[in-house]
Amino acid sequence: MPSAKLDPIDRMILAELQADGRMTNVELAKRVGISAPPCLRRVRTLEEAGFIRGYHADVDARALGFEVQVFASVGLVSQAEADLSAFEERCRNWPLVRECHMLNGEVDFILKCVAPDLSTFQTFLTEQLTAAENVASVKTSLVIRDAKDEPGVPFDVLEARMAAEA
Amino acid sequence: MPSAKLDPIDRMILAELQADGRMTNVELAKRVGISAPPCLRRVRTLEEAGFIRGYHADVDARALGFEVQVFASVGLVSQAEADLSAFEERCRNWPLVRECHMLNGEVDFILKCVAPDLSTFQTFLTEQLTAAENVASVKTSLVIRDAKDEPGVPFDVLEARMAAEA
DNA sequence: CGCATTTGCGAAATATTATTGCGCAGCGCG
DNA sequence: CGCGCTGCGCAATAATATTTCGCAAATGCG
Repeated sequence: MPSAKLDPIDRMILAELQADGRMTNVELAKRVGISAPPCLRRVRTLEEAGFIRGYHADVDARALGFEVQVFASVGLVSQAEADLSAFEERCRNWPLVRECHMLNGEVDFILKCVAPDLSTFQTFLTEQLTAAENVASVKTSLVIRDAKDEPGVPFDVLEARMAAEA
Repeated sequence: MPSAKLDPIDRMILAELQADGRMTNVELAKRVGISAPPCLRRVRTLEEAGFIRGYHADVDARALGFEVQVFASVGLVSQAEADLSAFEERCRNWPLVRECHMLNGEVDFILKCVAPDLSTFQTFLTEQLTAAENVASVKTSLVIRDAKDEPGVPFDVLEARMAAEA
């Protein structure tokens, strides 16, 4: 169930919904070239199979007063699984931390953080993050500007790959 | 227009749509405590004012065969604005690069990349990224796992802040 | 204060969309 | 060559979105 295979229409559906998650099913069906009912069935199937995790409005954080975006590289004292998990759990509970990725190499984690202003972030940094148990080192970098910010799947690459296999 | 002020209902709308971008307007109206027509008007206004940039399905990249996620720290030879812009433009044209953030500090950019497999990424790294004009250094880190991946606005922080101001 | 103006709400009507039920066609297999 | 499976599309029904309109509270000013 989790992974039936996807045909070109399924991939088109995913690409369209990634680009515009609020597209009506009628419009979507038109674009992928089938009628509305089977289109909706496919979407439901993709959702249930986990290909689509959810839908989200892309809200402008800056417009809402979150002026500061920071990447933090974190090294831990202990990399035992229990300690890694403990740190991850802490990250999940820090609202200012929006992403927490475990890495290979010298740094153990990279965090993407947001804050209303620098001083709020500094407070978080010194009182929470750096002060957290098992944290050995934290190096932060302020984001000056975003040249590209499009999380998601590059469907053009995917299609090229599928075409190549055929 | 770009920035009328937001009342608590607007912020609730943003929070709800960030959490579920496909919520029906009827359901949304119910949750924020107003009737459907004014609710829809507010949503449209928020969209036009730029608080909502768009809506996107959250597609599972791994399920689609993008097994590899990598952060790349890039240093340039020249940080003249023209050169920075040129690099950013190149990033926008690389499908495997999903995010490109300019940073302060020693590293000039951090890139979030995806790829179907390691060798695809290696090829991109050596033939495209490292080889690109003006690129001085590239350091990559493979993502082992994601503990948290919720880009977006921490509305709980926002509401606390608004409450404090009152 | 008190009246004009503005702003935003909600009921009702209408247009679109989502969703369900069902029959038909293509495909693999015995 | 016929049975069963899969997936499509048509048609009907249920929900939603969207527009229209009138009302009431907040605001500004004489």
